[in-house]
Amino acid sequence: MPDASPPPARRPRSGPRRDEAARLAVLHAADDLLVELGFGALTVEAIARRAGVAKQTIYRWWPSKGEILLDTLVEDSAKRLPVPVDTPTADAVRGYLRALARFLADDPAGKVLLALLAEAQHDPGTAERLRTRYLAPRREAERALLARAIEAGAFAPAPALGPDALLDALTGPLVYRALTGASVPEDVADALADALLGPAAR
Amino acid sequence: MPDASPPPARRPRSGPRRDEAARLAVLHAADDLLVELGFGALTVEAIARRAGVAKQTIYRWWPSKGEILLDTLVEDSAKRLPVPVDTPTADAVRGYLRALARFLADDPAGKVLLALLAEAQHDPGTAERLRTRYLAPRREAERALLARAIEAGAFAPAPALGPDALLDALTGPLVYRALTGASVPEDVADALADALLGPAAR
Amino acid sequence: MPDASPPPARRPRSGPRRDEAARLAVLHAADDLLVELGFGALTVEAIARRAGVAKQTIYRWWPSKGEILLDTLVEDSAKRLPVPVDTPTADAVRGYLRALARFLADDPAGKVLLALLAEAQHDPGTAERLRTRYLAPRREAERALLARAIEAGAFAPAPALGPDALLDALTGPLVYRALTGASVPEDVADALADALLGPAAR
Amino acid sequence: MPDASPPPARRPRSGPRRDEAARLAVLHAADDLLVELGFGALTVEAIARRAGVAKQTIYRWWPSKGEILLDTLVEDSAKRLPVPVDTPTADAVRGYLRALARFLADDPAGKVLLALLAEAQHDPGTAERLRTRYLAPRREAERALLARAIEAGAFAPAPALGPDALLDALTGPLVYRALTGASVPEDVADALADALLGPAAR
DNA sequence: TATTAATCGAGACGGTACGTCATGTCTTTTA
DNA sequence: TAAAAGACATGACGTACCGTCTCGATTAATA
Repeated sequence: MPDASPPPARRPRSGPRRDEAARLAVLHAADDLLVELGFGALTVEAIARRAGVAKQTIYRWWPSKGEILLDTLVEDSAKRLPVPVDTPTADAVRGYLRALARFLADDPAGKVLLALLAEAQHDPGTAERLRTRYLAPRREAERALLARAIEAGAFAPAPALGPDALLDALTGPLVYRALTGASVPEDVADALADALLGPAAR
Repeated sequence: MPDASPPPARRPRSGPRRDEAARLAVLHAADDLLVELGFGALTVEAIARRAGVAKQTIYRWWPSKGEILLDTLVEDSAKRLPVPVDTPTADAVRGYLRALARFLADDPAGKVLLALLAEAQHDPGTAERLRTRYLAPRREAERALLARAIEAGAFAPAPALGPDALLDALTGPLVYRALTGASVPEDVADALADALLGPAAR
Repeated sequence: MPDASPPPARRPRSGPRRDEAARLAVLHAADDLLVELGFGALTVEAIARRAGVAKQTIYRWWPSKGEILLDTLVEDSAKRLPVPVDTPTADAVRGYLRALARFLADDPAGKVLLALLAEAQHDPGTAERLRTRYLAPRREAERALLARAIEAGAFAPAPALGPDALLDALTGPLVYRALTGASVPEDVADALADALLGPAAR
Repeated sequence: MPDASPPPARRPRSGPRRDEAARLAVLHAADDLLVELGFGALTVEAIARRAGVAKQTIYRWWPSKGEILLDTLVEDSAKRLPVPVDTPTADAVRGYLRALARFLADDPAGKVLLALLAEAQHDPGTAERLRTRYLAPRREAERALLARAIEAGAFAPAPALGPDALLDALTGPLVYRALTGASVPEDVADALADALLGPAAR
């Protein structure tokens, strides 16, 4: 009667845990390389070199370099481009759109978003993860913001567009301009709000 | 008796001219590979293999694989997504936007456009050439169409948006939806036109 | 009590060491290709293919394909064409010359020597390394053999030729015959010894 | 009834004959490239470029670049290293050996001979043609010279070596020294003659 | 306090694609 | 019809990354 004794399935863990310093070094190295040298220079080897980290350490924790960028994007845009869910006013909505314009035009993390949108065209895995971890949650928050602002009477939105299409109509042009290398001034954000959400009832 | 002066003694070239069959084989091979296997499989070696052409022949005529895609995009969208410059009516504008939605959703050349927009984020050269050879001329035609339609009283456009911003507001959301993997139904095109150009004054 | 001092704390390397199996596979593949298909088929790609090895592995360890051949030559001729330094007799010298004739005529490694002599005419680097790693050490051993044989009275060598010129006179004709596609019978080796070292005073 | 008139069967030639200027340009370009840049730079493309000649012109007249070198070697060494067949004296023989040493050490055509010997190791066709067009005829003349010199009592050659082996013994060491990058002083030629043809009976 | 197991830097490995070069054949135009 | 020009299919060059792997050394929790 072997193995009857209790020492059960799990033996939780021993050994060192994940090295936070290495994690940050990789994230920063990826960010820096993207901004300094462009996406072409963003190879796993280059990140490992720059971060002073072994390649294996990267492959152990990230399934692809897209996922590294996604980590930086999620962390950075939570900090620097929050959706103002708690203040569903017209000003908050307009302010968010302006912040998005600035994010795309100036913030390094904006470049990361563009790079990930690009990479998503080439790799379905990246597309899926970008949607799941970034686009969908953010869209959810944006939708909530807008719904509560409309409910509060801040806007009289155009009737023809549903909530999602409306948000695409507000944010899509900003992203499109950034993707095509055009400038993304804050006025454009304002003008879009005026045209689509009703004349500045602020 | 025109051209009486003697032909000016030029001796331009001898030797064989560019092989049109090879050019087309490359273009089609690139297109097919992109649609069938995705951008990841779109290597110069694979194009050459599929086209039955030597790599050197590709490098002789195209500076990068982006330029190959650009050639197919320019040729295909001249055929399948013409800007109706000669009929500046409300219907023509709405029809063009619907055609753009279909182009992005269904046409293989739509995939090429998305791939090039993506590649442009990674490579400044591709960005520049995409702008020069595709985006700028098309935008020029679109601008002309819209101007003449407004002049003819077909629309009463929103005041806050200039011509370029207006076109970004009309086409940007469609492209953005395609880039994020969302569907691009023709209704969205209609709704955008309604919202931004004034309620269907047709 | 030697080595009382503590081992000097060196930490040479971690990670995987050089793969001996890969090294031998490359050496044998090069050898085989040269013998079976001739020098023209001896490309780095073909060696890699035949050895089941990545090209990069070859470039990691050998600066050129000449160096690969040199490795096989050094190892093979240490085994199959040793200089009999320990028995400085007339018989040993004559036997060595006969062995050289056989080596050039029949041994695959003889073909390697001829190929390297040829390659050395085309590439100064190969010339230098062939001299340093093969010709010079071998010549040194030959010189020692001959000197001790003469000292022991085994020969009364021709006066006009110094040691090096004498060895060139003995071995040069054999190599030259091999290079020009002539046969290299052992008699020629004997006849050279007779003519240059004095009539078989053994 | 056509062609009844005398102009008989053969139609000798029409169109331009072989362009002698192009032939010489190719020969000189090959020679120059070999001396200036080494064998590695001696490609058909480079020869054509340097000679200002189309590649096809080279392929039309020479089966390989070895044949080009062979043409220059045959022409140059007929001029600069003639076998003194008409004066079968000891001095003539010794002079010829000294001239061979100088040819190998200093003459550009000597480099061509070494390059061809090398190329012959890699390519059987070159080997065959080198033998047929250069080595064999020259050896024939050398043999005749030596035979007549011996007949005239100029030498009492070593008995063990037949005529061919004797010539290999005289010339082989000189070529071998040149191939291994050693110097080829004229003394060596003299010493070989002394050792193999009997003590300077001049 | 030893054992044990996971992490880490390093880097070798089999691959694939890169962009360049030379090969030898061919086609077009000029002389 | 020879020659210059040069496009073409082929295939090797040497380099860069890919993602996997193995090596020792290090570092925690477990026993």
